[in-house]
Amino acid sequence: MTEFIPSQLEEKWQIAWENANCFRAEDFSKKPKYYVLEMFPYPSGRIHMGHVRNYALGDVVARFKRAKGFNVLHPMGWDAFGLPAENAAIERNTHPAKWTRQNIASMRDQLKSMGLSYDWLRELATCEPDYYRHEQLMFLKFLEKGLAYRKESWVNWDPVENTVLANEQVVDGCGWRSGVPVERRKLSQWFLNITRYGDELLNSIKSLDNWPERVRLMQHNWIGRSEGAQVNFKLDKHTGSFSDLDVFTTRPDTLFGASFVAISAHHPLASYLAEENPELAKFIADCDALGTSEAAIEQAEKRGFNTELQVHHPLISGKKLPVYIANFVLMDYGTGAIFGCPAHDQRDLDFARKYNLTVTEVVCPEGEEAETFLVEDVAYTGPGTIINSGEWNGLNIEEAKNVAIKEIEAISAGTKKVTFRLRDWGVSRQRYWGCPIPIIHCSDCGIVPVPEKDLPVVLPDDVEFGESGNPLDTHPTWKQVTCPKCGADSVRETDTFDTFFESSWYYLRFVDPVSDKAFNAEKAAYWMPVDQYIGGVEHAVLHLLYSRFFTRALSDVGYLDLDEPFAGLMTQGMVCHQSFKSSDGQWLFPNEVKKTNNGFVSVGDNLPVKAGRVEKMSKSKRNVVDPEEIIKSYGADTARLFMLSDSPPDRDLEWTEAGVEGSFRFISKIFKLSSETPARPDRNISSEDLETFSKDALELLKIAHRSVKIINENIERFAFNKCVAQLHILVNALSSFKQNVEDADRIKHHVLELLAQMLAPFAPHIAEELWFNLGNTELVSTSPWPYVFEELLNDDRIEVAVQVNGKVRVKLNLPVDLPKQEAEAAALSTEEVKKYMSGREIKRVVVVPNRIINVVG
RNA sequence: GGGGAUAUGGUGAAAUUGGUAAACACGCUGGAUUCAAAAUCCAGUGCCGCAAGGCUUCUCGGUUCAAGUCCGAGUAUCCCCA
Repeated sequence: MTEFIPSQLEEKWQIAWENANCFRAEDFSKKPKYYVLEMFPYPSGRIHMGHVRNYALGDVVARFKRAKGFNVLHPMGWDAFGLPAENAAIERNTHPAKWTRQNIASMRDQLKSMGLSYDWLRELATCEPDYYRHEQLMFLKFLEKGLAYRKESWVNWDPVENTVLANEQVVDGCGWRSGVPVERRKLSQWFLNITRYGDELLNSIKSLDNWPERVRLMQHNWIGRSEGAQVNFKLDKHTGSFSDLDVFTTRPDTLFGASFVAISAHHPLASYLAEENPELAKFIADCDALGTSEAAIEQAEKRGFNTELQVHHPLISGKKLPVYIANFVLMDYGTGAIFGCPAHDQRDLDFARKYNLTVTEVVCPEGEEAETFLVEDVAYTGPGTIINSGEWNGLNIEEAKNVAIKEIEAISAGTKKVTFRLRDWGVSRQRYWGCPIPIIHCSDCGIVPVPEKDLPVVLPDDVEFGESGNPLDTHPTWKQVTCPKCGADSVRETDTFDTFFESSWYYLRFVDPVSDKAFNAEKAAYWMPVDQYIGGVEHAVLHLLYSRFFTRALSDVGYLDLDEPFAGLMTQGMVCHQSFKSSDGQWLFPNEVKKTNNGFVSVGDNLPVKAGRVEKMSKSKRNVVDPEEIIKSYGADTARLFMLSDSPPDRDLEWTEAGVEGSFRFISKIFKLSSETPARPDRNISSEDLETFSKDALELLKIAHRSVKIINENIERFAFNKCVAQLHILVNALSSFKQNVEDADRIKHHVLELLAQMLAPFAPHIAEELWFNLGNTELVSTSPWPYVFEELLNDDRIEVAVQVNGKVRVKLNLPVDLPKQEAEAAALSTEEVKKYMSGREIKRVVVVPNRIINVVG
């Protein structure tokens, strides 16, 4: 037997696949199509274990579906724009394009070493003009249709870096790099009108049957549709151009409990008042210091500024409410103004107590008396009966909401209104390494789209990454252009798109990656939707929602005809590892730690090491294992098999050295089998032969054919861990199969072929090796899924458990489908039943055919 | 604070509809092989108990001939939103 050197064996078969072009997806085919897609990676330079898991999962599906006769599209590409490239440019003085392309090259090599069945001819990188030119045109089409528009919006501003920060770059209210508090600033930015599809995106969540329930729920909550009313409050005196305030509420039923009105610090009225009032200006500046994230705003202390203005209550004549400017009212949600009903909203109650405002109870819970019910420190938000509200008294909340809306509509003081938590998608980023927004700003013509013939607007190569600002903005000539309309000197838009823009349509580009157009509509009609999409649950909301929106928007501007891009979704769990800390508090890599009888110690100096939690692999905690090293020493098959064994795909997986060794042992065992294969027999086994075989031979054949059925079913439902368990069972049966029966080699050859075919989606390299050594000239990767001998699936006898009063006492081997009376008789005649029933009377015997007999007494 | 998920041996986990709990694997123990080790092979391994036997799916209660699975209450951990 030759030595098992995984890297050599694997490379051999990777070359064979490449030469055979066997993973090419054909556009249009008589076979049914199947599109399986894994979320494409950001090219950071090295793959991590999360990638290995993601792509191992996808490859099982791709290879299995191919074997089942589908025309499979399984592509891979690069989500290549993004901030890390710019950080690298600053830190190492390399150009983002060069850095990104180098990273792609090395990651492509790493992925190829995994032996994944991609159609590499369809590879794409979103940073190439050939890709991003199409989304510039998409943007212009959106602009024509009013799906893209420009408005002022607040951003997180880092005053040291002189740059805009994304929410995730704001840590505890401070810039992640500078460490100084971020400020809110207003900038003119481009938005996509995703809220136009709010109802549609919400309603069709129902149709996504093959999505995980929790992802559907997260999308539902994120869209956050709420029904309520917009209520108009008249100011008691004209203030500038303001005579009234529009307020959004989901609780019009509590209108009689209103004790104040609060407006956002960014409400136009607030800005107007601040012009004359330095104290208020300072208050607004303090609010800005909070940043833009909802979480930060929620956690901050509730503060208000009394404007001294008052509004009239629309339903209670003569009643006036004070107007506050409050730091917890968001300008982006509803109308940027609320009315406060302290008795039935905790935030309003905290605010009212702080500023000594009245608290009027207007909803009385069941079991309380309207006269005596009082809210102390906890607002009452539950169901109940309306009180202290004039004619509404006695109604329940839902009735009161309807009555309230009717009443305010009748007196023209407001209307019913639906609001979404979902906001329009701000796509402008003040960065270099992204897709340029194809717009020109002309002082005469205003905003002018770049004419289609001038696309793409290409990023300039000669850029400086200085300390501050956007390199596109500071570039000496790039933004200087003439206006396409009037010919006057104008400037380009120097913002680029959010990188979610690229990932919102890449799955469409894969259907036709070299087209002059974004993609050919017929090819999209053929391949779309993606049948199975696989990726991390961290994209459950944004990426998936943006993609759903994009598919609709592109359909509306004529690119295709489709609503939902992803018919099936599988979200994988995280890859975890135990973390370690040295005695002086430094995180340690797993290979710097070894286990001894006295716990963990460091490798070099044997100092004790503190073992931490098992948690998601992350560079900061150093609890990472490099896939490349694992693949080098154990092979891709081992790494893939480990990822698929034990843990179900949607659950977190703990990477352990012992587990890897286990998978390696299994692969080595297959290698041993493949180097001792019996010669190809003259005649294949057919179902007519079965009668002639010995009991042992039939037993092995039964296990093998049942395995085909079990593995088939379990791949379909993503229970890959059970597939691996079944592979173990089959290999164990093969090892214990006695060679001394007649036709032993012929049977063994047959079973080994089945094994190779079943193994192929999980550990494709060793499966090819085995398949080849069995005398096949075609690849196992192109062989169809094996045919099952149905007659081997059923036994004629079966073990049935006999219970006495619910406790198993004996097991009987009975013929399958034995009539109930006979089964009962067999059970009652056993020694065990007699023993446990002695002195008792049989009250009842429950017989479940082929499963269980329960004697009750 | 709101919403959701999960809870089964020393460990990762199995258990299609309520019907033999713990498949498969890791680890551990013993044995074979070896000068020795690794690798490999064989046997054992839920817990208590010498045994007979009893107990066991986070806790408590319920429905049922029968509950890991269904219902009610609670606890813990994780995730999302806040």
